[in-house]
Amino acid sequence: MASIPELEAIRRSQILDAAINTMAKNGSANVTMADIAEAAGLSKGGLAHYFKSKDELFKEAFKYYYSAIFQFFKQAMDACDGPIEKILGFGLPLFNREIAQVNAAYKILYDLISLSAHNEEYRALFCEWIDEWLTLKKAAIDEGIKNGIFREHDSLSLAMSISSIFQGITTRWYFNPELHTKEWAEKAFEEAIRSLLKPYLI
Amino acid sequence: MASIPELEAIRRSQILDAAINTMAKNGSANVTMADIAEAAGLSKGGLAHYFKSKDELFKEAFKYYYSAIFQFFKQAMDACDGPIEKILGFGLPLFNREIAQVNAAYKILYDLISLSAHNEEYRALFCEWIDEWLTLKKAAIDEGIKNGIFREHDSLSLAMSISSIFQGITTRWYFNPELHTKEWAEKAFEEAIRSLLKPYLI
Amino acid sequence: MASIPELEAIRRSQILDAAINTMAKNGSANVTMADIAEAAGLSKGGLAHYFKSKDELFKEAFKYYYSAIFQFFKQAMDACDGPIEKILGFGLPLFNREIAQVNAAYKILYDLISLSAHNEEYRALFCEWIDEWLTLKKAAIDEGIKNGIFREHDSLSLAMSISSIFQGITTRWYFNPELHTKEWAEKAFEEAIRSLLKPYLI
Amino acid sequence: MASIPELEAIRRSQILDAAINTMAKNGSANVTMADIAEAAGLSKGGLAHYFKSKDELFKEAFKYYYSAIFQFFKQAMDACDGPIEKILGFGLPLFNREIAQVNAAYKILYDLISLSAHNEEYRALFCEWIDEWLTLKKAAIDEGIKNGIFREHDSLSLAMSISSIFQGITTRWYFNPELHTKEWAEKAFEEAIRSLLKPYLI
DNA sequence: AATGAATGAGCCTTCATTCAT
DNA sequence: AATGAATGAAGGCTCATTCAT
Repeated sequence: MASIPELEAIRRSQILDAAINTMAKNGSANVTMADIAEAAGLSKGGLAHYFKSKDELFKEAFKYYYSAIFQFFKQAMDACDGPIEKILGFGLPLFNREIAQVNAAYKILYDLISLSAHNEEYRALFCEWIDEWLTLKKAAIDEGIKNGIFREHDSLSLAMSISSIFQGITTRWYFNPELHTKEWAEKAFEEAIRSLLKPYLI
Repeated sequence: MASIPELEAIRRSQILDAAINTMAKNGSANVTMADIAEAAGLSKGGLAHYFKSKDELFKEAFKYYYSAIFQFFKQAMDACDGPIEKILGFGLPLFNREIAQVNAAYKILYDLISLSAHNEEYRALFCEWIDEWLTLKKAAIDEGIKNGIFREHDSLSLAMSISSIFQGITTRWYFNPELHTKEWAEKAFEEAIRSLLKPYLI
Repeated sequence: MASIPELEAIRRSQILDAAINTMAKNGSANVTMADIAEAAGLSKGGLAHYFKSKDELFKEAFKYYYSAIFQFFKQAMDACDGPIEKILGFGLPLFNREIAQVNAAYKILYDLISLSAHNEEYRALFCEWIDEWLTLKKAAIDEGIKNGIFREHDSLSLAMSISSIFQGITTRWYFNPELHTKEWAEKAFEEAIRSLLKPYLI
Repeated sequence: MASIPELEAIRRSQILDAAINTMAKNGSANVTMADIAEAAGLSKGGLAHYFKSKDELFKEAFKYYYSAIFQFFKQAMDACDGPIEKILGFGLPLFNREIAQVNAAYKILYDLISLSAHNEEYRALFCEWIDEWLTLKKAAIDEGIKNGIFREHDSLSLAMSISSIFQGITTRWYFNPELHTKEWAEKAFEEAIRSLLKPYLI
């Protein structure tokens, strides 16, 4: 049987899930505490027991969601062997997700970016997030350099370019799914990555 | 002396400037009509005289701002000779702008993206915007291919990768100016672009 | 050529017409000065030249409209010979008007009544109006009494009953034209009047 | 102790009472949500808790008030024996009410009529209301016809004439209480009704 | 732990009125 | 005479937050 603190943690997770779903559906700017409470099967007062303010709830929700996303990509990457495979393997799984899930992820991501511009805490959260992504990719690149597969290079800049391309292409896919299909996005991503990496091959 | 319609146009521009400034300062989600009215030196009622609703004003403001930005980049590009120069020349001038201006541009851009997720009109505006950027870059790439400087390639995908890298790097610069300085951003951009283009050289 | 004061009077009439039309269309509660100005082919400022305030304009419009209506009924009555004919002839012409015109008249009438409840000036206007109607009918009844066609009676009360029936029936016609057709209204009116008058016949 | 749903119903009634009182005092066109909230001893937000919009509140208030009025007249009618007595008994109790209450009733009635002209829902409400009145009176008349007290007649038309006279006379009383006293109104009503009915007596 | 009634601040919008031109 | 820009007050509605139960 779950202990009291565990029950509390479970309830908080349920609320965070509800918050994320509501944000993905309506956009964080259009989400009210009442919406989230309803989605979580709680009253507004009940919600207040777990999260003192909307701001706290939103921050937690972003962190919570980021964690899940990060795990998803990290596992995909870890399952690959070799630097190039890792870098491609980082992104490709995304294209096999339901478009609805990708939509949700991007809505939330861009909401967070938008909020970051005027809120130091959101900004710190976003920067931390970016750093973790870059660190992951940088490690793969450094491994490739160490193994002599890539030549010497500023691996952080390269990681950033790769991340940017990934984000750029998937953003277009997300915004224009009828124009930029999954197949197109997948191919564009792989070609760009290979182009970027090719000169580093001996 | 300015004619009546001209005066009206001037006043609208002043209001749009005020709107953009206020959005850049507070984030579009935190901008009220009263804020904009005050920034424009008008009463709320006076503002309503020019823009019937907040939605109309915001849409016009985004268009207005985009036009100015687009001209800035287009002129920088047009001033360059040769495909590679054009593509680099498109982005480099940004790094010589005041960081405050770059900040403003990115705040507004990401606000628009965030709004686009739940508003068809904003989405259309954003997609149109993206298309114009891509078209501009694609033309330079096609010119390079035609002149035999680049080999055959899907020029639209390449344009997108380049745009993405540009956006990704400048976003990092914008979010972490103390970490990612102007010099770093400039170098990272140029290297990534050259890497992407190099394999296409004979 | 019309003199200056005449021109002013013509302009005022045009505005009053515009006001009445707008009130009939939207209901006086939903009529703005801008609406009236537009209907009169004037700007808001132009309108202000002729009527200093909305209240003044409305009062004038009600009076103006009432005058026209009153003339319409009075002429119909005057064209009849004999007391019963006059009383029937007062109401019957209404049923031959366009339903749209009757609608307009009732909308304005009930707006005025509604306004009267909280505005002494409107109330006075309405009472004066009622008195004039009653006086007209009372005269016909008194004539009938004098001629020995009707027996002695409180002719004012009788006039009021007749007016009320007229208003009641036409109101139902106006509210439910599909249920209470013109033919029905006409017949109900005539029968009620004859019933009321019959006992007074020797 | 009242249960939760009961408490909610009580509160809603209190608010509807407050709304009716405020409408009777100021006229529905001049009633704000803040007025009603204050009259109900609530804040504006508290009021919104019970009625989502002004329109909903107004519609409920009209229905609520009508119900009470209808019960008042129906009970007076039911307490009488015989067709003529019922028809007279329907109206006469009104003249024993406080003039303030009659005023309130008429203000609200005419506000509703005025609103009906441009709002389908109010119109439906008003028509339904009228139908109920007519049905009540028609039943008494039909009873009289069946019992041979009145001769055959279109009982609905007759009910309408009677209703109209009642409304007409009380309206004059309401508008001009100093001119048309209670005694006058009472007498005028009774005489008109008897005149209308007399020809139907054998 | 949970409810939901209640608050109060804030926002968008409408509109009669004024006034410089 | 006429315009329409500008004002400022007022109203309806939303919503995060508080609190008694």
